[in-house]
Amino acid sequence: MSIRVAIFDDNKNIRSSVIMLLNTDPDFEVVGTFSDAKHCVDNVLTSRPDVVLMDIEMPGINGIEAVRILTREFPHVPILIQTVFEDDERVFDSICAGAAGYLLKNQLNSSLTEAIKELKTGGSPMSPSIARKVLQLLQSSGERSRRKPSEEYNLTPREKEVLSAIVNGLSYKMIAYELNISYETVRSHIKKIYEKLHVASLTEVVAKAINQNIV
Amino acid sequence: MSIRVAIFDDNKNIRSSVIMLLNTDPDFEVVGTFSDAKHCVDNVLTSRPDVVLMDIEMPGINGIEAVRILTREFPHVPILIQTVFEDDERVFDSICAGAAGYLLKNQLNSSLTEAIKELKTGGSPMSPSIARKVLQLLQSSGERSRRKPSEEYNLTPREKEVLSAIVNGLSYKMIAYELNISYETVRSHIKKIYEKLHVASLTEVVAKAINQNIV
DNA sequence: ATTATACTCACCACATTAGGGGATAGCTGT
DNA sequence: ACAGCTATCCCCTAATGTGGTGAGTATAAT
Repeated sequence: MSIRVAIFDDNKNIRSSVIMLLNTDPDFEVVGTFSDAKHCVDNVLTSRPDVVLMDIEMPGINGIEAVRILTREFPHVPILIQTVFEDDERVFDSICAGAAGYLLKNQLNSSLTEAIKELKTGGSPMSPSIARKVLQLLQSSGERSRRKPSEEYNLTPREKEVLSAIVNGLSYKMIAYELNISYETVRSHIKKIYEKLHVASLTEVVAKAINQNIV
Repeated sequence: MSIRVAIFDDNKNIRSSVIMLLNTDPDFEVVGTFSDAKHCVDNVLTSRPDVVLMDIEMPGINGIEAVRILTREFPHVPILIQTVFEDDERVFDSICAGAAGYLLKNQLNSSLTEAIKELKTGGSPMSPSIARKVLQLLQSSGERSRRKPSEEYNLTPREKEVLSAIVNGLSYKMIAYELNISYETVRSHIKKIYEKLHVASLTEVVAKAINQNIV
């Protein structure tokens, strides 16, 4: 059974050249070509593609927004971005919008058919330079978010509980109630936490705790 | 000029089969094979490879740790992970450690030479399923870290200034001093902020501000 | 001209937190 | 047995934050 492909691209030449390329291969069937994404949901609904090819720069709704919409409506239809842009911003936005692949147009012909097949089998085809960029983005985002408790601050388990409660916005009284200890004990713990984190107010504690995710 | 390749893998059979594979292609030159990463820095220093192939499970230092070390010492030598693991944890760690590519071993032969060439030209070869996983990781990390001011909360510029000051741990008095307004005005702004963020305490404000990075 | 919004300031009453003490009991490791 | 740490509790004073109410000015929008 052939792979049903829908194409969104405002450039007529590109549309027809992609169609031609795919028609030479019996594995593919172009079930829809659209010059903008204004009615992308309806378009996908009626043409029922297995995969979608999406341009970024289009009149009206841009491709990234369309990806966002389509992945929400049709989570099982992988979308391949095909564009000339390779700035971090757009690459990142596309991925976050839910794109399953990202191909640069300058090397479209050479690998498009292969990429679509890969998409269909659960892969994520990317142009080499895009792949590198994606890894770098992941690295930088990873350094931030899961930086180990580099400085552990030597918080005791109990202190961490209290800290966590504070970050969740509980007052001392509520914490005392939650942990089944007295108000004064909560205060003691918090004093210790202040010392250990080298801060002098609740807001600083919260900020530090979140930023260095000690919680 | 051929591509100089160093191999780290504790499995003798894999080492020799990779060597054999690469030797059939004049584009490659295997300049070092090592059964563990204990002396990886020295190994790379003396063998001077253009790219490194790295296994994950190895005695002593594991491959991910080795990647971390090597990318710090030799930022310009791309490292290709080749392993049987494809759990999120290890994939993510490898990428964050600085790996430039990630190939599953079950499809090694078919694409290894191609992958190494891609590495050398700035690409990041990944097995299809890994690529998909990487995109998903980036999506999920992206949703957290740069969620747009999806709900802007309609904070006025002044309120944002105050908010930012709070998050930095300043007290009302200090904020008043910094912004050259009275203590009472600071309080007014903060009351508004409470309303707009639907919270009822400073700590909640800080937590919400940081988590949805309104600051 | 009227409405709306942002920014400013003030007063009161009450609740909570900060910062300084000091104290007891249990557990760990030496 | 002792030192060191954790966890628990208590008191007091001063400072800060919370909640409610009201109000003046300037600026922009309708």
